[in-house]
Amino acid sequence: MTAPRAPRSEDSKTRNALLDATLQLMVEEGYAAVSTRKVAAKAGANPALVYYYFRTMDELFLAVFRRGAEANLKRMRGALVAEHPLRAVWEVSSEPTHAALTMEFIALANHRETIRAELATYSTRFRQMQEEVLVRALDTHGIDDDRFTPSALVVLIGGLSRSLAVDRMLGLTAGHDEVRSLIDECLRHFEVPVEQKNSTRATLTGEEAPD
Amino acid sequence: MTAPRAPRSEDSKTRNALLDATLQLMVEEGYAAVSTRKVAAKAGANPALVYYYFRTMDELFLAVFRRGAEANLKRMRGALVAEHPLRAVWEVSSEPTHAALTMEFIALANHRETIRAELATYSTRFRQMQEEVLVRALDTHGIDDDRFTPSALVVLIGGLSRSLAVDRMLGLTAGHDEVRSLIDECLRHFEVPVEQKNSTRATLTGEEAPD
DNA sequence: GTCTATAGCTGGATAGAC
DNA sequence: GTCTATCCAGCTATAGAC
Repeated sequence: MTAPRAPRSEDSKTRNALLDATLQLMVEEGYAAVSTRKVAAKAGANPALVYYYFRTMDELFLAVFRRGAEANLKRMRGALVAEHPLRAVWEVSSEPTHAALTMEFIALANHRETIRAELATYSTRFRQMQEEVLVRALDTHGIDDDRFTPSALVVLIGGLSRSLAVDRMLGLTAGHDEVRSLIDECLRHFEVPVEQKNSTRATLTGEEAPD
Repeated sequence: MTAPRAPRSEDSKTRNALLDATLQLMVEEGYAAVSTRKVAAKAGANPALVYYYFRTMDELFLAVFRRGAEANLKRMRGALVAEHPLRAVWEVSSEPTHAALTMEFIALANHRETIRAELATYSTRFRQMQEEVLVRALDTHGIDDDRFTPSALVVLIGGLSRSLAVDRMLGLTAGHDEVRSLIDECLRHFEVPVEQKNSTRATLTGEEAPD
């Protein structure tokens, strides 16, 4: 019930500059620092143009989010065919700007319903792709652990990459080396060619599953 | 370089009402919804009183944070002597309002240096206490896994509890049951009396460590 | 498409009476 | 300690000239 207006060209130079400026402001100073004037100033454009291209600030945020989301989904599609898919998934999730931006949008989502909804549908798609990668990777390597199911791993990967990013931002690094090498060890399991593995019932942690 | 002023009584009824109102606003609508007038209205107080008790909005946020932080540290101290310390640690970290509030302060910290610093020092203390609990728990149960060190576990626990809370807020639940039972399984290891365990070199996942 | 100008509001913060 | 009154900055959004 909101949009009786002619859509603006999506590949306008100004429009993109405004999106870039918004993105940069969000990462550097947080979403609360985003305002018509600041965005326009950073983009070298006139403040009124924000409302020409995006009807409201909410739509500006949504446009920034969608652009980033599409880029991430594209990267995730790349992970599907990468040499080491699981490592690729981890790296996409761990990208610093991705993590920082996700945090900002999560905070925004807490009190803007439109953004909450968009974030939820995007996350679902993002995770579905990850799950695809995982199902294939686990299958290829003959790993079948009732506890570390694909959907559980998706939650673990996303949660861990995000919290490592938050810690870094706060300047907390205790335990990070251990966690990183833990993850690295885990990922390395999937870089071993299948022929070299002998088990029919291996587990993610590299030990025989208990009965 | 900021505080030449007489401190206000810490157990004033009005002061506490203002803190409660701020807390509630943050949880319900996000930190951006916190303003002098809204806080005062919710607390049933005069807007000017906000500046009487707290010189700036930043100090108001800090006071809310410190009050919550102290409460959490106290709960964590309780975990130190609980029957099942590890489970207690997990439960303190998973408390819904704790997680929601932490998210808000993380977002705030992104662009307010005073809050970033406070959050960092609090987190350090909080994690140190968790690590104490873990060192003792792992020792008592004779668990010695090079990969799952206490400080790594602290990072894992905090990260996971936070991301589960975020997911819930977004309405994402896929994989949560699996993750929760994974954690539950892990915690149950620490509820087994030590005598019933046979290994001298057990691991967190319940299997023999690889060589 | 881009600009100026401005309406209309809400915000943080202070001065000073009571 | 509590209140009124107020200053001024910043914000979203729109109208309308170019």
